[in-house]
Amino acid sequence: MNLKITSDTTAKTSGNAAVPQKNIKTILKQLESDGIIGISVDCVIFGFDDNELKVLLIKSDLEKFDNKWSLLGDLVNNHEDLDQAAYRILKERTGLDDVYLEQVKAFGDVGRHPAARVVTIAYCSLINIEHHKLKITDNELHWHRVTTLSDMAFDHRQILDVCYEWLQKRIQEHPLGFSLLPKQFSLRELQNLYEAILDVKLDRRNFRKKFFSMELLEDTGELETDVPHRPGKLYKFNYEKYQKKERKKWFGIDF
Amino acid sequence: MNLKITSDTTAKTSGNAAVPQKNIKTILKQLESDGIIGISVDCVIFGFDDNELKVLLIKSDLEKFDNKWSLLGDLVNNHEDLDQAAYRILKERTGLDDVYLEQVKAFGDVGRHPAARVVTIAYCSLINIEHHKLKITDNELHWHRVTTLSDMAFDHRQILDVCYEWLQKRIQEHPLGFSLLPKQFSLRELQNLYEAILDVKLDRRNFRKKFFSMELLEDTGELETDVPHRPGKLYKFNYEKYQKKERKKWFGIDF
DNA sequence: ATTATAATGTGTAATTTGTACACAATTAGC
DNA sequence: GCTAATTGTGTACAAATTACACATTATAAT
Repeated sequence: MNLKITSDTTAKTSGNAAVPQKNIKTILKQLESDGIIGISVDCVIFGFDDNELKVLLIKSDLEKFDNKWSLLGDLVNNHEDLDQAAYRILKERTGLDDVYLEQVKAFGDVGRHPAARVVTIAYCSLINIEHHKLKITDNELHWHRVTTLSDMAFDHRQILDVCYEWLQKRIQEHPLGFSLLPKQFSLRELQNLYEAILDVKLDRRNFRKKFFSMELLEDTGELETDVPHRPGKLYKFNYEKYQKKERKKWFGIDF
Repeated sequence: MNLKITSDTTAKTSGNAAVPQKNIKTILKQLESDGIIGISVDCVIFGFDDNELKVLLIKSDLEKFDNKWSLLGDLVNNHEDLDQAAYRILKERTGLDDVYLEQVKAFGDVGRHPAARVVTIAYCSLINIEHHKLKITDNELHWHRVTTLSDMAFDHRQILDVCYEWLQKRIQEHPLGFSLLPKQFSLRELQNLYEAILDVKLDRRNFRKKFFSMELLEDTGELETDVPHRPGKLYKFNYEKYQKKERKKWFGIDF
């Protein structure tokens, strides 16, 4: 599920190929007049900063959605897998190629794109904002709070909502959250992350007890720096150990 | 999530339109030569019979996959939503239009279809085999055991695996399972269903206790018939009550 | 009618898991 | 050295899960 690929984006331009942004309208117009369904990928890129969940958005380039915010997406190249297309977009926009990325859902309602029939595959990506802070000097690319955000282009608000709910559920069952933090993190940071994403208040001692009992956090021996109080220990998540754990198929019926 | 729509399939034939089966190869050939990505929907239709999970398959009509089994699918019509396309296929093949249906995942690897580049959206459907037993006299349409099954066309084995795992997880968190049973069912039937799908053995008393404590099963006052032993009570699932329940966002971290 | 068979229906004790809660120890900043 | 702020830790209670056995009821065979 958790994909880590360095995508090769040297495919040729043909069909629904990746092309410079300014030609995309021409392609869509062509698709529409030919009665062809286009395929795109949209990336919901989450980051965590200032104890809040953020999403990376760009200003829409369609007149209809003037001044509205849009997810990062592009048409899928004829010679690349869907996952590769998502990686390509992510790399183009953030410069990162070693990130958590997972497909969430396809959105394909007839009227979702004003220019043509386009089915889009939504991907969810989690990145550490600190790591690429300098690279997003692009055109109108900005982080936005997930909770207070409206005026999105297309059906991107709906896509974002679905991905956010997906994340809330997923983070409790899989170790995704660490992708939003530095490699080394304090338990306080981890708890803040869970509290922000789930919008709940958790007991500090029980939270620690839970994570320690999983035995997947490694004490790095280092301490926080630059905090105006007693520094906490820094831990890192042990992915190898997690991978080796056998998955149980019985969780218990609960609905 | 749980969609129940009666699909309208009167759309015209244009572009990736729904067409008689024999023309599909022509369309694919055209797509390939034009460098266009096709979009299809594939339905993984599960049924439960003889205490085993079954899946509804058809013989592939491609030479390359001669004698291999294939999911039920079709190209997406230019004027229908993805969900509608899935419903259309389901209705065409089973005659049923009041069924559980949910999107699971898009599959779009470059080489997954031999004739052209085709991205497919996989849907999972759960139906009661008894209810439509007579309608599947179609060409080579048959139920297959999920566990002992190989030789599938395209990447359909992979799609089936993903959908089966999806089902195993989903059935523990959402009341899907009832769609595989008659409207009225005994607790034994329900437990058999869970045991078969999850491949686990469950304690009968604890299983009952769990379901009764949820207070979503209604005693119909009726009893099983045609069993060669003491008949069990028949229950039905109360969907209205379930819908009214508030969803909790905190389940507890566990991975 | 009697009996054998095969399942239903039920309760309790033991274990595990989750929750609520308070105080001493450590570091930075003044 | 004193204050402020946060870390680090344990225990008692509640809730949920698990393990487990026997009387009851209908059918089927005799």
